[in-house]
Amino acid sequence: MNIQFKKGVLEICVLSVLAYKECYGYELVYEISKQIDISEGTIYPLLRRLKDEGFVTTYLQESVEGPPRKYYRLTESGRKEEHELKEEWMRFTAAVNSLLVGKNHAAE
Amino acid sequence: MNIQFKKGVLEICVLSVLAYKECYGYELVYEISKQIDISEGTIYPLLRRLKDEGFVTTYLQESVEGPPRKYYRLTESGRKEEHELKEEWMRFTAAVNSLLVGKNHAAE
DNA sequence: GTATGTACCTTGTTATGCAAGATACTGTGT
DNA sequence: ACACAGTATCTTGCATAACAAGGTACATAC
Repeated sequence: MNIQFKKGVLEICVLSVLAYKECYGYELVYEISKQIDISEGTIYPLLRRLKDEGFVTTYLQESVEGPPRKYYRLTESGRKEEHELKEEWMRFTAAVNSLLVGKNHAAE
Repeated sequence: MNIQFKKGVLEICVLSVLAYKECYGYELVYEISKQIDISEGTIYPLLRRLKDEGFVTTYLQESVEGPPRKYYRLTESGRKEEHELKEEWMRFTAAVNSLLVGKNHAAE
């Protein structure tokens, strides 16, 4: 899988999954991995960034299966960001696709 | 426009435009800019990379409007790359979109 | 001769993802 | 008691690609 494609996109994926349900980091890796390869070395720094920017809050919860889990919950600002990023993603892919099919050329 | 989204994608855009017609660098900026913001500082290093990797060949042609133009032509390998990258892009966006609409969740 | 448009290129900065590793808790097998 | 696998967190150093800002040079118009 092309690593470059993921740049900036994993952030929307995380926000989008969190918009559906609160998750802990390890769980997010599992959820997103169903569709896109993602590693832990990516998700944890990304989650820290989202917290620093105020898009998520966290809380700890004990687990019977291992160490405590750090859950992530979207803030209002996070929901807004999720919505805006998604719209931007849609606009962007539409623009790219129109280039890829050569729509902008006259005799095509 | 989110710069990160473009990572790796501009390469397909360039290959895709070149698959339709041979262009010089400045012209590629103009063509792609119809859909996506792109600057010259991006296109020239990208074109050099494509040449180094054997995806394009170049030839000079004089212009009456300014300095000589360096045209880029896809090689066979370049056509193959264009096709494969495009397929990968389609698979990737489909995967992302399925995450964004929450298709992978049961009760949704 | 100065400005504008065309056309090429390079350097340094920035952002993000990843591999590889470290840490630590729980349960299972020997 | 000990090792191992699974769960769960985090950090460090590297690679990549886009961009801003600049430089060079040709042609034309004023």
